Amino acid sequence: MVAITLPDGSVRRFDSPISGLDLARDIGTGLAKAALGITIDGTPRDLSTVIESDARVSILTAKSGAEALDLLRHDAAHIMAEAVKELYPETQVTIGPSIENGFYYDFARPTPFTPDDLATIEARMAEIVDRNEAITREEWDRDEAVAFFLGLGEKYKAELIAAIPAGQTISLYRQGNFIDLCRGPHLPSTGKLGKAFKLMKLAGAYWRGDSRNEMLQRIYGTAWFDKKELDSYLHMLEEAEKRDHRRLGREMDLFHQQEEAAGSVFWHKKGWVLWRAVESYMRRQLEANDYQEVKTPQLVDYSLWEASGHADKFSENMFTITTQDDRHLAVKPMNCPCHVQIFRQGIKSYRDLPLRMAEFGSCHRYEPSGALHGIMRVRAFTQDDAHIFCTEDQITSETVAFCHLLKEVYQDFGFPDVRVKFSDRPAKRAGSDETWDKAESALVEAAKAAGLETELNPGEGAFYGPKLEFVLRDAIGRDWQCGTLQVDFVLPERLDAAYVAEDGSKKRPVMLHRAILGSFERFIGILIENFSGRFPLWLAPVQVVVTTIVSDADDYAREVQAALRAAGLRAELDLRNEKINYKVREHSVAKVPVLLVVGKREAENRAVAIRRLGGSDQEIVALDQAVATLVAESAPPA
RNA sequence: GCUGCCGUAGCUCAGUCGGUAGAGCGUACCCUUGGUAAGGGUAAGGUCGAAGGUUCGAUUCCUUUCGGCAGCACCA
Repeated sequence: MVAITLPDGSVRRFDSPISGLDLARDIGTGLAKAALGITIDGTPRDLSTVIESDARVSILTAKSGAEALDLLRHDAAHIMAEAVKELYPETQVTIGPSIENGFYYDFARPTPFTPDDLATIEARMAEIVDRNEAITREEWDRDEAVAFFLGLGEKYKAELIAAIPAGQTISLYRQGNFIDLCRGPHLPSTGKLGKAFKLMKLAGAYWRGDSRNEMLQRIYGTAWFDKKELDSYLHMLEEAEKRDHRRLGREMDLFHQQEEAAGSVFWHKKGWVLWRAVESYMRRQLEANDYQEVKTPQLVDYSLWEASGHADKFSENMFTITTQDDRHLAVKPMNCPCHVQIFRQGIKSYRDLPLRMAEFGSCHRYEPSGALHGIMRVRAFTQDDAHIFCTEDQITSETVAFCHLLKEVYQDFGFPDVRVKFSDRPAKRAGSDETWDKAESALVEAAKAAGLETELNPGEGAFYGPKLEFVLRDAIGRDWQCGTLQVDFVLPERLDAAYVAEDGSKKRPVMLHRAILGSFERFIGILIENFSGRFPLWLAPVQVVVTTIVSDADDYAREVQAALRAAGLRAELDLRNEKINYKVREHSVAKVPVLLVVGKREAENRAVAIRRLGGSDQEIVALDQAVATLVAESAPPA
């Protein structure tokens, strides 16, 4: 007797074990036809799996969401591998999982695949779908499987299987002439994949993800249950491309990059206005939260980096310089050692703590060329960095205060959704277990106190202390890690930072390294993509454009612009001899939030026609009132 | 850094199976003064990423190099 509980809570009883397919048939023929797989107590399995004992079972169909898509994409990977083996028999297969939005498969083949090959493979995949080959599971003895794959010349597969403990039976899946090691589950046949898939791109990938290993050829694809979903996914990719900060940076004349300064940014006027808007907002926040802003040197003798430990741990990322008089300097990659130097000036008392030292610190790091990406990953960047020198007892309150500040800042920039990752003690670490206990619990509790959920990142802390990493989610659902808070017991020791305690003894402060935006470059890149360049008024590089319908209104338009500028607004004037349609279109495309159009009527009445980005109508308002409204709307968050 | 692809006018791209290049948009000038997402005309713009090689001749073929893109690795 097997009792099967279905998702709706109903229970079906069978005299003997029953396969997923038979269960589906028992429920209804329509369901049996649509069935792709099952989950038994939440675990996805093949449709053919025989349910031996009482369980909660649900039948997966194309409508089952993520789990069903996962099945489909995993199959797509297998079918791609089958197609590749048919077309290029010399290829060795390795692994091919489903991933977000698609799948990939890593192949080992002496000749590289070309983009043209993708079309060929895609066509062959469609044939395999049409063949509707049954996909069957087989259980093998491990050693036999190793020998089998070695016999086929599939050394990677053999290696994977050999890594599975001896004696364990392993599962292979067979479809047509293709057989692959796989945990499963899979669809019942290749026909179920359908045709809503597309091979997307070719890339290299290291065998087992290790850069010391040989590089395999990875083919990425996407797969969906129907053409509509595929199309909307492809459309979404196009839209994402349109908001690419590199493209918008050029189109909106915010910045540019060029090869003579790879990994650095040339900020144009408009981009720099945006930067300054962000910077002055941050500066106000720092002032309101009792930070003291400092500025420290770019070039620092290498001995300081030896003392701090950077020479040891970070030298590969540091730009170094030998001067004409043979001194060895480094361009600073971080601000912390310099901040300790300021802390060390004069004698600090416990009364000075917590001492919050902030810097918009310009840092340079040698990043591998392949890591560079627009302004998101650069070699020269400015951090909104700060170090809080405090006592161990102050870690909690400082962390709470920081979490609150960070949340407020993200909110103000339009990111209400913040996740926190907590990285606890790594195997290799400095400091006693008691200290770690204290630091870890302080961080977690503080994040909670600030209303933030933490997610554990086990063993990922820095060697000198645990850390919190703050991840924001943007308008199209992408996650960006920006903020960080790290507890550091080590650097104060290494660089001999000390304060005089209440009892007159000399003590080490704890340092909290913290950043909210991370780097200005990256954060501004995120802002650009998040808003698609349609910035809120307080950030918009050009807030208002005043433009004319006829040249008779030119003088009045100048007056309007002057009034806006006098009120502190970033207003431009467009008196070109072009039709209003043309000018409206151009400024709309340029994503100017507010357009003030003036013609004869407005000039006579001292009014303006306000047209807002995205809107299709306009509002006629008296000039004074328009200025007052815009001033109020453009105020940065308090 | 690794693998693959790419580098032609300010931008987007076409082209040359080896005989020094073309479009649209943009820019300049002229005409047009037009009420809310592209008015018309004319013109200027490129030693085809750089260096070397093959060749009578290279933007086109080869090598090297720099940069970009995608992914991996790195970083966080």
